[in-house]
Amino acid sequence: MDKIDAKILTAIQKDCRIPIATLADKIGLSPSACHRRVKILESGGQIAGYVARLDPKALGYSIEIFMEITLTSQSEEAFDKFETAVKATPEISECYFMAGQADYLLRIVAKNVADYERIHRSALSRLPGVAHMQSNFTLRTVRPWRGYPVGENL
Amino acid sequence: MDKIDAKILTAIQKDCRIPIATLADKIGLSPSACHRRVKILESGGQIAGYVARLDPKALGYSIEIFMEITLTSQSEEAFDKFETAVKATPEISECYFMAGQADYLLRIVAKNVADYERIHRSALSRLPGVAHMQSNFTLRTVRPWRGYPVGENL
DNA sequence: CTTGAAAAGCAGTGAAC
DNA sequence: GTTCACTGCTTTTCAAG
Repeated sequence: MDKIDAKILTAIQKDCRIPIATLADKIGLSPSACHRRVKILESGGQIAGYVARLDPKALGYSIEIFMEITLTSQSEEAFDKFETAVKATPEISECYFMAGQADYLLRIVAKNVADYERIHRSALSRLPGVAHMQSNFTLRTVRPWRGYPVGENL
Repeated sequence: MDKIDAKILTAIQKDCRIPIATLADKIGLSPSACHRRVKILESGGQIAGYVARLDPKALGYSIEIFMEITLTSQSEEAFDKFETAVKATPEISECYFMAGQADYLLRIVAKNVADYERIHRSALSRLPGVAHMQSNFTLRTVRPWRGYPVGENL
């Protein structure tokens, strides 16, 4: 990963609709050279895909919750069952297996309190093997996700 | 937000490079009608932009940390100073103001332990007004972020 | 006024120099 | 590595319901 690639990745993870020509002279490369590098980054897997970034507010998502979950058993079977259930639940936006007190960190987005209540009742409370759940509500987004800090740490 | 729009948003937040024609007959719409709806969603702000999704593993990001931070003072001035510092720190990928015990939840991605140590020393430990920091390391990603659950809750 | 079809413009892609 | 030509998508316009 050199400096040029970092610049390309930084630019297209902000906006992938930027024409190659514009991107190229922003970086100081010829369009064809820039195009080639992008292709290499795509085939190399650094670029996993191109997606639309939606605005949660405009879609009516006003609630965001980080939920810490501890299981009753720390056996592999318990983890597998829990994770299978998580993967089958589209309302769980993210899920991480954690080191430390809690076993899992879940991220839930909901339209409002009633919607969260629905998700909780129909999905979260049915997750298998849960000993303890702690919901942490976000009040405000100070900095939303805007991609990886590529190039900050070269 | 009707069902058709939900289908469009679900599709393009997975892949925005899908040709309009393909998307259209996937949904059962004429290409021009589909194109028109996408334009409305763009100008309405539901679609905030189009970005490349990068693969953290391929970029060498192996460490992900959720950090809970409590400030020494809960005054507006303390919050403002802290948030200004957060916004000036590119290594902080996300930041939320929280309800509950901790004041803020930060998300940090790092290449390795040494890189995290560098971030901690050069940026995190310099954040103003911090009383308590708790780092929660993720061991494994069970479900990565793949967009909002549009259409699951209509 | 809304919807579908066709044509034109433009950027991406690959080949040749 | 650069230029050029071609292909295919996007976008606009026009016509019909």
